[in-house]
Amino acid sequence: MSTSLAISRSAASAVDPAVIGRSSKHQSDFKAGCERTLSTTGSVLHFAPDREIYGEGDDADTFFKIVSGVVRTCKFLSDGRRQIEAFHVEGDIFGFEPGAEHRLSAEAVSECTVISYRRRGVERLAASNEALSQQLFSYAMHNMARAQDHSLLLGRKSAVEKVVAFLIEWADHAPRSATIALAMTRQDIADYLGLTIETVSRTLSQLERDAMIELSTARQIRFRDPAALRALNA
Amino acid sequence: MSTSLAISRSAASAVDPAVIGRSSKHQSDFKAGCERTLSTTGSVLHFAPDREIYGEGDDADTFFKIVSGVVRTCKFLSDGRRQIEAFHVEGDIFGFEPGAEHRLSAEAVSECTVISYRRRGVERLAASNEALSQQLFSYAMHNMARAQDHSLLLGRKSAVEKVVAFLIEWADHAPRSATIALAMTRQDIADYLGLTIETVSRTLSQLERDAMIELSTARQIRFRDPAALRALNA
DNA sequence: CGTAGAGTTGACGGGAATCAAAAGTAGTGG
DNA sequence: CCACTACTTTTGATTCCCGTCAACTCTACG
Repeated sequence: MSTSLAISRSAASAVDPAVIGRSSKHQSDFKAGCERTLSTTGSVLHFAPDREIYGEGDDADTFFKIVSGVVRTCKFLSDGRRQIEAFHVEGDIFGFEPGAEHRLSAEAVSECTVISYRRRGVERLAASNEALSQQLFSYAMHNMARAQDHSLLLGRKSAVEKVVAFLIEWADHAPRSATIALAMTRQDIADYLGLTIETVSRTLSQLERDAMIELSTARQIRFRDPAALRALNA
Repeated sequence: MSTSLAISRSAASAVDPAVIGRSSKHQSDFKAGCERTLSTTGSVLHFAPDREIYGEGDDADTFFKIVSGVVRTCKFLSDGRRQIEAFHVEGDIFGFEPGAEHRLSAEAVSECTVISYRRRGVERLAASNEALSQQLFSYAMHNMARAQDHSLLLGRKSAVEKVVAFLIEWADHAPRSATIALAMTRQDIADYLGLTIETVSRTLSQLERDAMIELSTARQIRFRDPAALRALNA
């Protein structure tokens, strides 16, 4: 039993598997596979909010699993416009890529703790371990599906639909309560949805006026009319 | 040597490998793997333009390789809004998915010919064939990367940038000539870029007025100022 | 030649971006 | 504890890019 295993177990026990959302199955399969067959690089890393974990173009020789906190992966245009591809939470794997370089950059959204794995190690093991290679494949396919769903949102949904979709998606990451706690700023939400902070803010205010949500604080959102929200989620 | 192999070879020989674009490496690796290890289901299929190959939710027990023609894979919102995820050309694999159901639908853009493979067969083989399973993984990762790039375009680029990006992307699919032939309608382009047909049309007209392209016909586009176009491709 | 679908162009309006400023929140140090 | 600062968020005013609606042109095809 390695240190990583112990850490992983305790981290996993802190969260209800039923509420992790649709990615939980594949993610946890993969995670379990890594735990069974791998040792970590020996380092458990901490990152303060907004710290870069890796940048676009960096060597992709390690990948990460989140112990606690939230991480965003994103791409940039030359003039600084940013698109956040995904928010990753406790238990998620991120940064595993086929090429030599990271195609996205990863940054800590909140204070967070991650474990790093050596990619080479996993690949060597996957060659002989069928279960692990299936999990890797599953991980890749799942992320592909996620990116495709996100394309539909970005290309074809209105601002309200985008914000509602985000709220519903994020609600699955939180304990099964009516109130969700957002780890990210309005800027993060905007860059995830292809909007501006002002539009995100206005849309949330409008949803509150329409009695669908309640903004206890800017980061604490309570669902007042889940049915109506789901109806807006085309 | 199976029939499928012969067909694939002749199809592959009809195209210059150097001009297929960035996906060629992984796609052809995967294709080669399938050819070496698989027989087809016995059917080479033809589809007329706009014919559905499979729909969202259909059983994903077969996947396809394109012999000739162009295929689009897309998702729909309940009210009919459509987002095209990708256009697939000769040699491309599409429809390989991890779940029991297709998450996207696939339709013929032009008259096209495809070969169908049994997914079960590939999966069984991948278990024992390390090379094949690596190719499957590579295929999945590559599609993931493509979808992520597309998200940046959809979420953060202007209409002109989108259209230019499309032209440059599509130019890689055609022989290395200044003129490219589009297989798809303006509606297809619009649904790929998250725009309307009018905006696509207007943008192309503007690019022509700016002497960057020339519309020989609506579907034949000549690059007059490639450098300027690439400059617009943020 | 006539019809139907694809594409272009124009007029107009609206939804989201931009510009600008106020209000809320958090952290710091006296 | 409270002023002081910096940042995040909200709200308002205005702009503008792109969508919508509509008419016209072009091409393909029987």
